[in-house]
Amino acid sequence: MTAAIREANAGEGLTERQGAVLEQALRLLVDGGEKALTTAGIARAANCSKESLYKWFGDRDGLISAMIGFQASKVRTQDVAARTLNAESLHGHLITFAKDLLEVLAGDVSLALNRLAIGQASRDGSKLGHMLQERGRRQIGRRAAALLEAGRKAGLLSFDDADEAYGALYGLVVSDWHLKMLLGEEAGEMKKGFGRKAEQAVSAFLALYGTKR
Amino acid sequence: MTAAIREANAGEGLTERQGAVLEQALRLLVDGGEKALTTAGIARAANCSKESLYKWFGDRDGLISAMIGFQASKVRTQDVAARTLNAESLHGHLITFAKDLLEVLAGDVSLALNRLAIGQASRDGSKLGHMLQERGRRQIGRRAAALLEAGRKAGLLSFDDADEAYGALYGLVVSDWHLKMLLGEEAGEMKKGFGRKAEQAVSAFLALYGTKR
DNA sequence: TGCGAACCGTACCGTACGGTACTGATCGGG
DNA sequence: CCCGATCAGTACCGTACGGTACGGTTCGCA
Repeated sequence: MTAAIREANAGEGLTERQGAVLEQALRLLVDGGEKALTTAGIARAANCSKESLYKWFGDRDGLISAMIGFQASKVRTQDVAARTLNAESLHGHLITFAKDLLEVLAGDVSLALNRLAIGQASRDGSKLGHMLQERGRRQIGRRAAALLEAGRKAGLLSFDDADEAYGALYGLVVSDWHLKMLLGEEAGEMKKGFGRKAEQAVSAFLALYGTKR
Repeated sequence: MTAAIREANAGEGLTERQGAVLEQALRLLVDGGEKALTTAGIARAANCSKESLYKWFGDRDGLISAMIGFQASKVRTQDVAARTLNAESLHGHLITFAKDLLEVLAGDVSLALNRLAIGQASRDGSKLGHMLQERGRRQIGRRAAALLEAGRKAGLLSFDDADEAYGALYGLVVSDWHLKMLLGEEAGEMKKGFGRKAEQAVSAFLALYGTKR
């Protein structure tokens, strides 16, 4: 397999070596926060030279951008092709979506990258923030939009504004858990409640937007 | 007015001078983010010496903690004593609460302090995060809890778990707007939609937990 | 008027980081 | 067998920050 093909696999125009470096950088970020994300530290952890880092990614911001893009390229959300959608399967898909959403938001890397982007929101004109929104959030948002649209087409859901419905679903599922985790609340303790939380949220959502009586 | 009395007013054992310094520090943080929050910068902006900063607040972390406490002491949420609560006034109080919540979360200082605490969540064991939760969030949470409880007492609301109901209300009102603003989305543009957003959220909440048919 | 405490302004120190430059080693191609 | 490119490792530079020390000034108080 040539390097060119591997580059295509990474989806970001990255060498496998560069991908490995970004992997180490993400690990450093997860373990030690932004403070630990120094060029010297990355070079040491990845067994590469600082000069190579700057040649590959330009500067520190470029490296961070590459980290976000790299992580986003690894998370691929498969669209649920719901041909035969009944009330029960819709309920199940919503539950799955809710659990997945909570799992993603509670993930180490997701939390670390969100913390990093939020911390730099004032300095860089929210470039990282927009990138995180576009590459991460929008993916799962599209999956939800497709699911909701399928539910409406099947006559199981009723709403005028899909964004509004999605906002309600998101809010019911996530509430303030994401912020609490970003602020440092131990995520491990909370994960146990994800299942019940997801079911409650989906029940409430269906009570609001479901058509079955 | 003696210094002791002013200290009591600040609610944090702070001199008025120290309060003025914290005010300048908050302004620096809002304008320039964490990067701008340097001891030299604060001393320059507040016309005081670095030595005084360290004498008063110990070190940089102590100063940041004092900033959070100082800001929290300025935000006092008045409890709505709802003696005569009917469906209409409850609806109005909920709308007011929702708007207030969105306004608070979209405030410059709130966003800046949340960004700061989130950025330091990995380093300091989430000390700032807990402080922000305890001093900020819990205040408005208590106000909401009182309102919901009053609604239930009046037979206008029906729920078993008050926390669950509050979580639903919070999620419906805030959805992912808070995170988007933390990531740098321009808050000014979004504020125009707060009114409609609050009404939608309250309607949904009442559809879920209201008793009137 | 003289004393002491508080404090401003500034100079200073050690450290750590971002970024650059240099050296030597590895490796693929002619 | 040699040439050029790539890269690891390290040394280096400028800067900026946290924290400390010191001289000079103000102000309350005896």
